[in-house]
Amino acid sequence: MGTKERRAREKEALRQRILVAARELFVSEGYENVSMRKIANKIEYSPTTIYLHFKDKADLLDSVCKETLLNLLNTLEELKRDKTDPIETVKKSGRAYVAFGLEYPQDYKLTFVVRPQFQRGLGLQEGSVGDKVFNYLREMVSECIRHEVFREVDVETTGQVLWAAVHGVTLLLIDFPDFPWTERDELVETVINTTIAGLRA
Amino acid sequence: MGTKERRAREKEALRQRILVAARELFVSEGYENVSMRKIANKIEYSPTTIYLHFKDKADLLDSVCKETLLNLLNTLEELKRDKTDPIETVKKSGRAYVAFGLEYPQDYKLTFVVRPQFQRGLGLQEGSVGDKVFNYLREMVSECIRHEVFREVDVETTGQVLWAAVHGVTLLLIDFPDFPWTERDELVETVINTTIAGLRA
DNA sequence: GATATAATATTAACACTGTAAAGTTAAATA
DNA sequence: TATTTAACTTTACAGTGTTAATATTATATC
Repeated sequence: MGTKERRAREKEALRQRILVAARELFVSEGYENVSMRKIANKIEYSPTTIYLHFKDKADLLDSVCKETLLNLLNTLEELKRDKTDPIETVKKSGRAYVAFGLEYPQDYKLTFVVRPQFQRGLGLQEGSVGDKVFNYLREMVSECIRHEVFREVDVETTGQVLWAAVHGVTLLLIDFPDFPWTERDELVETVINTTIAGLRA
Repeated sequence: MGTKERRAREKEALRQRILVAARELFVSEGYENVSMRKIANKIEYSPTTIYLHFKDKADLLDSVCKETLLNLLNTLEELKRDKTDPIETVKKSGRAYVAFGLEYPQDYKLTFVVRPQFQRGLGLQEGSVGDKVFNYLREMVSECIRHEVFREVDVETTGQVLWAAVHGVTLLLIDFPDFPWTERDELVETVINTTIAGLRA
């Protein structure tokens, strides 16, 4: 009587294939330039089949972005193991965040710029993956205050300041590749260090 | 024999009307949701007339953005009059930059996020308006070093760090309006002050 | 094994999109 | 007045997201 389970598995498998195809196309050609027909072609199904798995194109985008956020979260969680040096954790996390954005620039833009435009504000409600990423930030900041390497700043605001810094530099590097930037690693390092310096006890 | 001039004036006038209509629609409904037909309807011309004044939809976007940048530049230049307190100038400029982005959020995204995606890298070449905006930043930083309120930092990198900070917070506030941000002015103030603190002599 | 039922996929259609090409009209020049 | 030129419109095309109706397939029941 395992047929039901098998069916569910197959359904999930197709869902994944759609997701993979959609991500590849979104990333390589941009969300706007990808049609449902293109995605369908890629997986050799009719366009409307996609609608059996996703409400509409925006929902597809949403699901792709949720995956991206989960990947980012996993990358970050890895770094938090070492609890001895909280400042070093902040630095490593900052680097990892920017590196993630630069490694998958289109995914990053899709998640943090394109998606909010297409479905207002979603993705950061309580309990969501986005919320978990920001929670990670909060904990990091709290650690720094507890160890008295940051002065007694507001945890919320400080988290937001850090996020703004890494988000800003990530997007600038992605969007203006021809600008005469300082060498990448050095720029990122300076952004992180300057912000940390401004928060130091 | 002023007919030629009159014609040129009329042509320019129509160009402006198209530009105004396009900006209004882009801003209120978002670039993707505005069709050439909608713009044409608004000015009571046929859709294809627009193509006599602009190469295509992207070119229209480009022209709208160039105007936006000029507005920003003018706003900033106003602030540089007072040369007595360079740190205060940095703070005021930072506030003005973010305020500009938040006052015209769609224009801002159009200029600094959407446009670069549609025509790679343009808008920051030497001599362009974008380049002038960044030059403004350079001069501000130099002033701060000369007055010894910043330590001996690299002018280029520091300008980029400042830009990243204000760009980041501006975009976050625009894109995630439902996130439980610290009160706007306070957050912006903290972003600016933290960055400045990190650069202080 | 035949039949009913449910799940899955497809076809056809609608109202829209950006834009190229050709056609029309009005004004300026000769 | 005839001709050229500029401004603008009509028509058309290939493509879009999405819905409703239909067809196909695989499973469960008898």
